[in-house]
Parts: sequence; structure tokens; C-alpha cells
Amino acid sequence: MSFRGEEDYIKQIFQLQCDNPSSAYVKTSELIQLTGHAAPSVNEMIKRLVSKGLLEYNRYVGVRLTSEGEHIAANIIKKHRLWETFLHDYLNYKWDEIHDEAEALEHITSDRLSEALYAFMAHPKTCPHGNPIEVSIDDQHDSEEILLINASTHHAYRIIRVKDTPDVLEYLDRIHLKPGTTIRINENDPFNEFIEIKNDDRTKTIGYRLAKSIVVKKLE
Amino acid sequence: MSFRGEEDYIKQIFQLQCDNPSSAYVKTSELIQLTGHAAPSVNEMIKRLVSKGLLEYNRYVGVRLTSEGEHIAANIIKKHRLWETFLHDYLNYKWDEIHDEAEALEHITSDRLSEALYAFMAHPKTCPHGNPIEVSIDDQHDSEEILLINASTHHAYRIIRVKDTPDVLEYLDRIHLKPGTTIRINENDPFNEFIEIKNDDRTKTIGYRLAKSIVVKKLE
DNA sequence: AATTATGATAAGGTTACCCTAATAAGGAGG
DNA sequence: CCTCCTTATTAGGGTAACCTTATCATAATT
Ligand SMILES: [Mn+2]
Ligand SMILES: [Mn+2]
Ligand SMILES: [Mn+2]
Ligand SMILES: [Mn+2]
Repeated sequence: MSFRGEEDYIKQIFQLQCDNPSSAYVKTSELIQLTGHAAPSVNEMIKRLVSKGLLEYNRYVGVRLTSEGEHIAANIIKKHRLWETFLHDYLNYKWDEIHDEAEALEHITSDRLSEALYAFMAHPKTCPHGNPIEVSIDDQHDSEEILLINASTHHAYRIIRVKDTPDVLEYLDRIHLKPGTTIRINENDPFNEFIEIKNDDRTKTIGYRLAKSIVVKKLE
Repeated sequence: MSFRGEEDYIKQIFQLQCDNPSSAYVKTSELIQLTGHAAPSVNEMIKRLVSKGLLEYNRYVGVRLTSEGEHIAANIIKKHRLWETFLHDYLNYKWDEIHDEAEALEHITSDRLSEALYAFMAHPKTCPHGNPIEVSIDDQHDSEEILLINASTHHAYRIIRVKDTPDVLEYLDRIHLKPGTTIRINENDPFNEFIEIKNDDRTKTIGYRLAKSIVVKKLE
């Protein structure tokens, strides 16, 4: 049986592995940071997951999901994003209000329910934040997709997905940027750490902190 | 904060109070029976709920919900039945498959989500088993509604609701009886403990065990 | 090589639920 | 009043997750 706590750890590890596919290992400190739990709690959980065969662990190096762990992670993430989509598209939730509900629903969703929801919504491709419903650790990196922070001046891009933290989402909502939106880079100023973009004939300035939360893809 | 275990106990106590409005108190033994937990577990939970002000307890007499306890119970039951309705009406679950999923979903459903679901389904009156979505301990007893076991020969009745245990539901499904169905009593034989009914021009025999799980209301 | 920073773990505590086995309290009948 | 049975409760234990505090082990810096 999988418990809520376990599943959240597995999910976080998966996300960290995806974010940084170069280094195969996720460091304990990253997990402490991301989960907000104390070091001994994280350590204890790592041992639990190792003993269940969901995790490999080398001390002072880090952890990595086993293929079973990966499978569980992808399954939960799918459930998470299905609920986000349902709440947003059918129950009129705003896109910054869906993550927390999904965070709880994902754990008590049977595979049966997951499939039924998926079919009910006619197999959506992505959640409202632009993240794919069906995930796999391998086919993660479409090399065309880059962080907005790395976009080049005078080129056009489409927003693919955005980081799903409430502050980011609320702000993006206010300035009318979302997955699918087309933008043009007027200027990328690494020294002053901002990017000036144009969309809807309006010019907007995006700081680097926010620009790291937006994934875009060059057009044509 | 309310936890899953607590909420299930509160709900069960509420149901027992409704089933038997004459005696105001629910005995510990009834709870042991219904929950399937060991006596000390039930005893411990009773004390927890008392200390939270959700329950009154007189030893060797039984327990009774406080008004706050009743309120919580009604709220969870509403969520339970909303999910049952959603699973049945929108996700094509059969009516004997919805209870267990709802049993888990009810606990992680915020009031916000509950209201959104309720509105999405256009404020249904009852769950697929015929139980009201909006519950209150007082307005429970429509005196016109009786158990099928007490129905009189040669009269017509409408099925109002049925007990939501999988075996009962599966059987009723096979013989095409559900809330809303109109039946006529050909014979009620207390000695042999069966009732012969007619619906859809077909005659069916219902044993008293099953007849206790069906609530009906006399027509005109 | 010595110091400092970081990372890992041990020890002990908490809360929500669950359990078994043993004991105590009430009520009915002799 | 005492015995028997039902019912209630105590005592003691377990697991999943969390915590704090203190003490290791290793890596990095000086
Ligand atoms: Mn999310
Ligand atoms: Mn979660
Ligand atoms: Mn039910
Ligand atoms: Mn439940």
C-alpha cells in the first residue's frame, strides 16, 4: 500500500530528476528544501522508500527512483494533472486555485477513477499550466523547449508551460500570459536581469525570477 | 482539523441515530459492529470525539452527537453522496461501485469543491441510491415513507431509496428495481417472510431480508 | 593539517489510528 | 450475596509521519 506522504516524496523526487536530467542523483538537501521537512524526516523517509524498493540511495551522493518508483510517480502526477484540469475546465476554478486541491485528491484516486476522469474529459493532453498529463522520465526534454530566460531578442515564442506556484500563476493571470500565448522578445537584458516582451500589442517587462518559471518554444 | 477516521465514526453515529430516532443514544456495541473495529479502538475514538466537543457520552448508555458533531456529519454525508452521484451520472460507474470511492473522496473534499460539484451537477436532490444530498437529523422522517416490509397487499408504492450495500445493489440492479420504480404489492406473507410484487408486468418475490433494505411510499 | 561547512543519523518525542489480552463494572438469575 | 455474562476500560504495543536536539562523517577551504 502507498501512503500519502510516501507518494508526495516520490513525486518530488521525480520532478527534481526531470528538472535536472544531467545529474542522475537528487541530493537530500534538495528534498529538504523542496518538501520543507526536517532533515531527519527526509532521511527516515528515504530509508522507508529504499526498503520498499522504490528508491536507490548512495549517502553523500543522493537518491534516484527505481523503475517501479518512476512508474508510481508518473501515475500520481497524471492523477494530479487530471484533477487540475477537471477543476479548472469543469468546475470553474481559477488556475492558481487548483494545485492544492489536486495535491490531496491525487492520493485517493484509484486507477479506475483516473481512467474514467480521463475519458470523461476526452483525454486532455496537458493540465491548465501546460504540463503533460502522460509523463515519462525519458521523453521529457523536447530540446526545442527552453526557459524564457534563455530566449533571444527579436524572436517569437509560444509559451508551453509555466511553474505552478500560486504567486507565479496569479501574476501571469493578471498580465494575460498562459500556455499557448505567443510573445515576441524585444529585449533580453542579462545585466539588469529582465526581459521585455510584446504580446497583444502591449509591452511587458518580465524579471528573471519569473522568466525562470516559464518554458517557451521558438516559432517557425 | 478533522481526520478521516474521526469523520467516518461521526458519520456512522449519525446514520445510527437516524435509523433509530426513538432511542437517542447509540451504544458502543453498535459502533463496534458497524465499524468492524475492536472495542478499545472504538472506546478511544469516543473519548477523542468527546474531548473535541463533537460527542456526548454516558457510559453503559451510549453516545450522541452534539450539534457541532451533527453538522460535521451532515456535511460529510453530503460530500459522499455528491461524489456517488458524480461517479454514477458522469463517469458511468455502476451504482454498486460508487460507495467505496466516495468513502475516500468525501474526506479530502473542501467545502469549496463540494459546492462547485453540487453546482456542476445542477443541484441534484438525491444520490443514485435515493438518499437525500442535503441531510438534517430532524427532517429525516417523512412519515409516509415506510420499509417495504411493512407495505400492504394490493396497494401501489414508489421506491424512494435503498440501502447502499454492494450485494443489495447488485441484486436490485438485476431485477430492475431502483428509486423511482413503481411497484404493486400482490402479497405480503409475514409467516413465510416474503413479499410478492409486480412491476413491468413481471412478478417478483422479495424476501424480508431484502425488503428491509427498501424504503417505499404509497401512491395517491 | 586544521578548520569550517555540509550532510547523515541517532535518540527521543508527538499524534492519529489501529490492535490483543487482561481487567473492571453492571445487570440478571439463583 | 454471589455467579455469569455482557459491556466497558486499562495496559501495553505497533505503524506512518512528522518534530527537535545533538552527534557523527565527509567535503571543501584555508
Ligand atoms: Mn500542480
Ligand atoms: Mn499530494
Ligand atoms: Mn454510500
Ligand atoms: Mn469515509
